[in-house]
Amino acid sequence: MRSETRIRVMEVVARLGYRANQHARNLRAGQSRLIGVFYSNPSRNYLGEIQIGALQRGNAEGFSIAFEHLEEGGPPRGGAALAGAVLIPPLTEDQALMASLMEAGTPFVRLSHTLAEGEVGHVTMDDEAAAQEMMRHLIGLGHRRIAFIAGPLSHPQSHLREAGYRASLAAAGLSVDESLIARGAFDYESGLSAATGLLGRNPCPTAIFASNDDMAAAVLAVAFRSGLRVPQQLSVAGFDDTPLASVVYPALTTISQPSREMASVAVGMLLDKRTSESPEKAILPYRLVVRETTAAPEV
Amino acid sequence: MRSETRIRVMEVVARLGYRANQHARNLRAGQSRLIGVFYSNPSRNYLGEIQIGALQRGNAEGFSIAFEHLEEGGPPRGGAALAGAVLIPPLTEDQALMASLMEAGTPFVRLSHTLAEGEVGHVTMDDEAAAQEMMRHLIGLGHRRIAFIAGPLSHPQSHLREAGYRASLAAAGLSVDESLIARGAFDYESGLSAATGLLGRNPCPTAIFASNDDMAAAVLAVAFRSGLRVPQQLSVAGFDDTPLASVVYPALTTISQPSREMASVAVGMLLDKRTSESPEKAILPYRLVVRETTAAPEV
DNA sequence: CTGAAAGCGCTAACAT
DNA sequence: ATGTTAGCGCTTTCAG
Repeated sequence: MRSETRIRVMEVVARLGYRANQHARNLRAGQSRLIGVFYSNPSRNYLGEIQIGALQRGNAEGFSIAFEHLEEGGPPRGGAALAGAVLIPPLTEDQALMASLMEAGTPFVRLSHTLAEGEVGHVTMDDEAAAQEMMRHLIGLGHRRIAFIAGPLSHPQSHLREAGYRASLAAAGLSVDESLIARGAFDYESGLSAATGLLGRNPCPTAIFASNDDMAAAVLAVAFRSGLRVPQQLSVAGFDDTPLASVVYPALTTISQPSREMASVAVGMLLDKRTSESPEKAILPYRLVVRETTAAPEV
Repeated sequence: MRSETRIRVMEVVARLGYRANQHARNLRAGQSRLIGVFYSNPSRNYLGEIQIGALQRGNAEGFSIAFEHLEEGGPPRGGAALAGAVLIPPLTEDQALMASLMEAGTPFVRLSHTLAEGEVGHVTMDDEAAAQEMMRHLIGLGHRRIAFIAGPLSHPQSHLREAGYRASLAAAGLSVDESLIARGAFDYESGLSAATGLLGRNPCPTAIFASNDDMAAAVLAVAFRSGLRVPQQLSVAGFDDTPLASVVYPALTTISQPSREMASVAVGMLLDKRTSESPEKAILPYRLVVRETTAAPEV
């Protein structure tokens, strides 16, 4: 087409306000530019990070991101036709969901350390090693009675982090005191009751390692209320390094989980699907972030 | 169709794994089941609430929600065809965006107190009255030197909340001390420097009213670091009642902004568009939530 | 280089 | 009660 003609066309396009119909394009092309992110009940702060990461990568390549809250076991929404999907824990283990996605021919990526059938790939970090690194930090500081607040059984991460806790104790020649392990639900409220129980023990633990930041923030509140100074009388550690960790006072020592990058890599895998064939696996690095809530125990 | 036939058909559908093509449906129907929520740079915690509200209402009616991060002044993504859009502050004032939406024939609802041309409706709360209620609370407690951390000029809310602060002072017969007004950006970092400046004044204010929770959390941290006990030596008030407010220690006295409901009502307006004709306006109620950070000043 | 036509998969209207 | 057809707006292919 002559450039002169092209210009004339563009003029008319502008004058008439013509806009290509996306629906027709999608139908014709047999694909949309929409990626779904499915989640059920992760910590709010964690989800926020995931969203940012997914949005950044998706938008950069001209894709929109739809976030869908799914009840576990429930069917995915048929509402929109998706170019791909990202599964956030604990939905990463939802077999029915994955079966349904495969049947619809929707490629998906999971934020999980296991490999599932049919996935384009999965992205993860080494939760167990990270938990061990935190424990080394605590033990290195001189702590011996270290309590642990585990996450819900439904989240694969819960098991890995707890395994890291136990392994570290064993490696340091310390015995595991089951009464020092409480189970929470990755939210603030459950952290409150777990911490209350743990701090009521005698002798009291000198450190509490909560397996996510929300629960660690709750430990902080309970400690303050019982007049315990942090970190002098009680060390507190979290996990995830969500924005909450640095906003709380004292700022939390935690494990920086690259949630944002994980989401961004996951979306990237979906976009690059054309290239690759066999499922990919990405293991992203974590980082121990020492802030103000951990110190050597008194006495 | 006979029910017997219907059953036979369903069987075949199941056996062949037939699934209706959404693209074709959308094209045929001339509309999608996707609603866009546009935002630029609100507080993370506030955005989280908005997302929950939008998701709840949308998903309940079988609509998906796409969140789009837009640079201010930038064009909306052409990626997906939307059934409607919700504009989050400060994008509510973006004329170019609205023009572009109107041209594309996409109905939109704004989270703003002003009425804009072409919108289906807007939903809001009375920020100024809410700020006044918080001030009455503080003044009633006996505070006279009350500092204020305002928000960024780009957010309409900033002006309203500040106006409420000033009006309350005047109503109580107190003069406005401009050196007691700092400006932040609705985030934690800016709250840190604003608080540092304010607490360095002599005489020191007995209360600081931050115009959102993130900045109020920063005030808490600065107060702790300078050895000021909250609320005995310094009262702190926030605004929004995001999840952060109750997770921080001490828990924040704040204004409960019904962000979640605002988003849900906004999505509802879009869905009910068929019914209504002239732009609607919804004003949702706020609520003063007194928690642990405010008390009568010492002396 | 420009113009015409077929077809993506669905649904609503019409004919049997 | 069932079967057929036209057309949504785009893109790709083929013909002129």
